[in-house]
Amino acid sequence: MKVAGTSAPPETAPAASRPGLRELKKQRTRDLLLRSALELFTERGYEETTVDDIAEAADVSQRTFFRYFASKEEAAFFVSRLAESRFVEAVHARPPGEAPLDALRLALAESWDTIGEAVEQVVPLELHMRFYRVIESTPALLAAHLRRATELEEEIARVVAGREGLDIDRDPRPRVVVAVFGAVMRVTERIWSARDDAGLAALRDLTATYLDQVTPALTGDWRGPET
Amino acid sequence: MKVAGTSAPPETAPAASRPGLRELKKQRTRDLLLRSALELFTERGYEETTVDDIAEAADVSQRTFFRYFASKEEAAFFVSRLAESRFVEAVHARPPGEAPLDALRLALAESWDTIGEAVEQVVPLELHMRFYRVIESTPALLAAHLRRATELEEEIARVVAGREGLDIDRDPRPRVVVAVFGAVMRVTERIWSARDDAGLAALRDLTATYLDQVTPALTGDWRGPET
DNA sequence: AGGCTAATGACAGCCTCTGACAGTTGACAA
DNA sequence: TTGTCAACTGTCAGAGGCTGTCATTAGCCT
Repeated sequence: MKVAGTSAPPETAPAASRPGLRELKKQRTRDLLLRSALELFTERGYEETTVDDIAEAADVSQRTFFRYFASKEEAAFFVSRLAESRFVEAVHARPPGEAPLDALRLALAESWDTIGEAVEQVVPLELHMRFYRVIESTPALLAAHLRRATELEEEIARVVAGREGLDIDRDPRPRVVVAVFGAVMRVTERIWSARDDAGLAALRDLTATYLDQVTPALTGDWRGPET
Repeated sequence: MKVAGTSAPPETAPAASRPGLRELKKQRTRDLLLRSALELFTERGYEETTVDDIAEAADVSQRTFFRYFASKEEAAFFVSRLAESRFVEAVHARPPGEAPLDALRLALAESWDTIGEAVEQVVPLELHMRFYRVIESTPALLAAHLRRATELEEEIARVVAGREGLDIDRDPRPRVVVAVFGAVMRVTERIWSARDDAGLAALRDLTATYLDQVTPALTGDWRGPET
């Protein structure tokens, strides 16, 4: 189970953060709790899984679970949180010349891979994607998901306002564009989760397609189908 | 405590649905629970109010509360539900020629009064508006609010799809427009709830203003401020 | 008036989450 | 190596949301 060096040379690690046995154990317990939780959630359902079940599957007490995660819900969204932060970084990295909606669309397009990597470091990507469908079909989880999405949008709206040199408290447009972007994302997730093919690639393609349709859907004429 | 006539002439009531003493009592208990709940929520906070508190304020047992409302949350949103159904009716009543976004905007504009009336029949409108601010500042309530908004959007999207003669499962545009509309509504609510003037009139004006800015915010140039 | 049924209250119990206390184990210095 | 300190953990007790059960009450109907 040991991973670090033979005896105990803490100065060999880079100046970054130097794991330490205790830290390693903690991280392993956390990841184990996370995996146990997501597996149970996807197999038997979120509501049907008690915290005691998760704790037992990870061989810790219920009390310990709550020391790692403030709530059952927080455990459920821990991985999503990782993914989202990657997207935020990508938005930050966009060149300032682009129109806001374009910047968001392109940031998303180029962060899919980074997101996949981040997820894989904690739980199998496939498990995460399967759990995403559980979110959509579980009212309590969907509610939490939407609230978290709103918070994320607020954060991104500030970034957009900064890019455009606008005061977010005086000009509503940054929030409006981001809200529109988020709305399309949610519609996409919903449709994706109802499909048979619920892989990452399918979600990526759907998202790209729908984002391209925002402007025409709002302004253009509605004559003629366009699956 | 008695309210009805002296002895018992049930045939005096209109043919509509003939209340009956039992029905009346039920409705009064429900309204009392609703008022007690909203008052406690606004005075001391949602999380700080227990179901026992509400039941006690309405002089019923906790068990009875749960027979009227499936959850504390359901009680919190009961009045909002009334308001929303009025809006849906207004959308239905819009002439078929209008562009979807216009239909939504106009339906909203003309349903404010009806909404006010519907609310007043259960609790004071002012109490409802005050509670709306509690929703925005209480994570658990905000989450529930957003989930409910999503369900409402799905319903409206079907209406829009019907108006335009589109298959909602083959054309994403109805959902997209409605999602955009809903997104703007939520941004408006949020900004409104953070203001000092949180009356109904202020919300109505803010909504009208923001909805007019959707299209320019997405397509137009972003040069020049426009509070 | 008397029977029928809906509505209520009074437990008992499950689940999420928290505080308190004590036991265990890694980290670090003597 | 050993002892001390701090972090991590388990156990216990309890609050609050929510549900099932059962006896009692109260409206309704003949």
